[in-house]
Amino acid sequence: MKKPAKLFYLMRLLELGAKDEPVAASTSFLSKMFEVSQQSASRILTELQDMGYLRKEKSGGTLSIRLTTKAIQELENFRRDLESAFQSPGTFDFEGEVFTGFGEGSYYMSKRPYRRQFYKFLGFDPYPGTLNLRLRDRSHRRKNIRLRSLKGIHIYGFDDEERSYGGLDTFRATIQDNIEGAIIIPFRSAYGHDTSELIAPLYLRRELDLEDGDTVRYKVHLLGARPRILQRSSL
Amino acid sequence: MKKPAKLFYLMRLLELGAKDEPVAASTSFLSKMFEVSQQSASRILTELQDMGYLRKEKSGGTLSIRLTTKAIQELENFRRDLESAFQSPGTFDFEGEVFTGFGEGSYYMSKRPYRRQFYKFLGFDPYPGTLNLRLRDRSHRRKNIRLRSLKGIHIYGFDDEERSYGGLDTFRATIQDNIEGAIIIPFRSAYGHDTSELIAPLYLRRELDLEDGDTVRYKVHLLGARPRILQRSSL
DNA sequence: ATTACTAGGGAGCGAGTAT
DNA sequence: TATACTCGCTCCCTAGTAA
Repeated sequence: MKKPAKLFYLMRLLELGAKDEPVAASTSFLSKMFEVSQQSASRILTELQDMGYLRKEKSGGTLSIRLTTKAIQELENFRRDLESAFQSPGTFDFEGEVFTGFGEGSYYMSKRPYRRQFYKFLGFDPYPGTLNLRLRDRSHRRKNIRLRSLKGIHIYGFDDEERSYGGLDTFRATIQDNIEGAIIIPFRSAYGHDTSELIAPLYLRRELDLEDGDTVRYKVHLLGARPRILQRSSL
Repeated sequence: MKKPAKLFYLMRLLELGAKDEPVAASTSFLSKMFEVSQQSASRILTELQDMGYLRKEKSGGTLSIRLTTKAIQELENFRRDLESAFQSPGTFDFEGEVFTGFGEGSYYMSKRPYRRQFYKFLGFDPYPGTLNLRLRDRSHRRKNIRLRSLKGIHIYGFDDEERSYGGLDTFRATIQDNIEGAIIIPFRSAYGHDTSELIAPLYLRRELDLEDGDTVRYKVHLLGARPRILQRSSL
């Protein structure tokens, strides 16, 4: 079953009150709620159960439905996304868990050609290091994939005496609702789609008092490649 | 296109910020946002435009998308429904416009056999009259159809010397967030699916200072046929 | 009354491609 | 580069019906 349809049916069950207690619901009744045939209602219910979104409880001929926490969580994520689409269109909300990377972030970020471009295109000189986040939630990982297919603010690669440095895309980001930074998407990344690398003008781990395993929320701004924050630079 | 899919794509466009200003978006780019092929993205976009949900603006080879107010409204309705499914599961929210009916409501409501049952099953003796509301919004009308397919609290019909009176279903309802009443669904109604008839222990038009054309919000409670409010009765 | 299987049809998908 | 057409193919729908 497709994601939109799935969420739609789950929402209808939530409307009926299948969240906290089982709700009595025959397939012919649900066919009216879902606006499909009885046969489809039956099939949909079975599929949703197989996917782990609900439990069918048959007590004396009568069917009762109860949504699982997995269903509630997906619905809540969806609600948050919809909310954020209204409140701050043009941004993607994420939530990730801090982890320690290979340490190459600080090496890259200290390279002058990168720093010059960050200052020029983002408006700040990044702290030499990246904050690595792992996206725990499936919907966040999928959103991350969508994000990576967008054209961000491009930072060009370059060569120095020793080796060559690849290009990367960046998007401005607001971290924990109050720090203006960016996420970087290296073309050849050491990490996969379940991770995100944040940069900011300051040392995020200290500023936000973060340890491995802590959760960080951040909003990625899709548009507006223009810098909003500025600082004096010595570059 | 099915309703769930439609809302899903519209939401994705809202996420991109196509609400207040046109957003530059090629079909191949949208194919990634929609998680479909470029061909499907093209078809979906055309269909949504034909349905009046967006305008495609081609300015110099590049496609720009802007959602119409119709799209925004449907999304807002959906958001409200989702919100209410979380906040108050087991209820349907409606909004209707007051109009003057044929006046038969007060005649019916004053009939003793009806009154006795209302008191017994709903816990109040209704004011002799119904408040007629017209549902302006399509999503509310569809919700009303879903509601009518539910089993409400049944009020039996009866005969008197002159004629016979039909049965009806009722659901408890909270009107404007503070008056506990009910909606009635006569089996043979003079009105269609775009209307709703409210009853309450008091005269709603005076209590809420309503005139024809005013908007009334009400929540219909799907479950809990048991009375919550009680008053002394002389019936 | 239920639920859910089978069968047939139609909607919607993506590949290929014209423009 | 674009967008969007045709064409199969697949999936999902409903009707009929079994259990």
